[in-house]
Amino acid sequence: MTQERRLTAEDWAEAALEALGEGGLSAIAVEPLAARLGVTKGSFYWHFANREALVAAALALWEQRSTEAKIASLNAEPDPVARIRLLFSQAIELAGRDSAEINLRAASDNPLVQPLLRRVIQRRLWYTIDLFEQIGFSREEAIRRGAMAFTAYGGQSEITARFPGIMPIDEGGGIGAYVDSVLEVLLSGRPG
Amino acid sequence: MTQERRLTAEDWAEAALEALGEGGLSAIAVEPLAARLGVTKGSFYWHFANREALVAAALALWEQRSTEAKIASLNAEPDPVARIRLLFSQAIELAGRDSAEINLRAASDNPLVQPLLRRVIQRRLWYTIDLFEQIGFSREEAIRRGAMAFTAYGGQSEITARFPGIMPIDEGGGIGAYVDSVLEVLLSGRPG
DNA sequence: ACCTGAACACCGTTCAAGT
DNA sequence: ACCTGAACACCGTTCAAGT
Repeated sequence: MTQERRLTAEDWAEAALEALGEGGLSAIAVEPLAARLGVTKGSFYWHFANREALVAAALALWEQRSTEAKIASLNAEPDPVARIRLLFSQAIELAGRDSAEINLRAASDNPLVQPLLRRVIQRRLWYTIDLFEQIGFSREEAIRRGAMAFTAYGGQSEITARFPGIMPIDEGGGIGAYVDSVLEVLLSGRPG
Repeated sequence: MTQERRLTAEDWAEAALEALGEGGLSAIAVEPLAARLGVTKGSFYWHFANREALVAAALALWEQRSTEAKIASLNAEPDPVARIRLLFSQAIELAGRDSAEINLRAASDNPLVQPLLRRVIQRRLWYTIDLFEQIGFSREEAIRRGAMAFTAYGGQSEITARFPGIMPIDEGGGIGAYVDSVLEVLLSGRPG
């Protein structure tokens, strides 16, 4: 009834990614996952060399999907200023939804998670810097403002996601108003 | 020779705090610590109910000492603007030295670490906001700028500490110049 | 008052044997 | 080609017994 078919490596990776979102990195555990998949833990080692390889597979799934999702949602907006605003808003809101990312950040000391986050951060940081350059700031100034914007909204979204209720920005007009006020500061002295 | 005397709960807590700084939260492990202290792991349970209680003791030690250290180093500076600058610089530099804090942030999904970090973040955030109010901004604006400053330097220090080499701010004048440029943006439109 | 030593549970890993 | 089942290592936890 439950399932007759044999499992594949992808089945395990998908289950691991789910577990990551639900219970964090430590929830990617061979024995519990085997129970959930209805097999014995011994069978896991047919598909993967060890737990580390399973974690790596789950991380690869997440990286691919989260990157695609973020690019797709931003490509629709051509105006750089509006894009920055969208980036801010989405980073803050999405951070609360993508529990896999929340859990990944919380487990950033893991030797597999570390390089993954490094790649993701690097990509996002330079994307932000590029936007500030497109707006008209010099490369030097774009690096400063972009770095500031990136750290500010990254920190904002991380704190909001991991420590809900700690940021006082909801008192006024909510996230939208906060994003606008931050942007106002970040764009002060804009050339052109 | 090595040691004749019996151990106390504080000995275990100190050893745990050390292990936290060296190997992260998971390095607070009963068996390895027992070996390091020259006793069997069974003896640990005379002093603590379980591993969780040991972790809690180590965290309490860290919270007390790190809070004291930060207050002491800032109390010397009376000028609010200079204090903000000092806060920035120290946050970025100290983050690279206090490996216990780095490891705590990396393990922020732990149910004991979470409330600790919440307290610490809350304290630091409102301290920053207060400084912006002292400078002359309205409470509302101080909350926005303070939140922005806090997330910006918090994110900066976290990324610098955990992903060295990723932030491009070293190309120009180094951290000092970056802090100054961020402050310039954050203080734009300052009243009075 | 503090420690030993043996026992058990849980999870990662191996591997011979099954279908 | 994929899975079982038993074994072992490692670490957390318990507890009776030692000093």
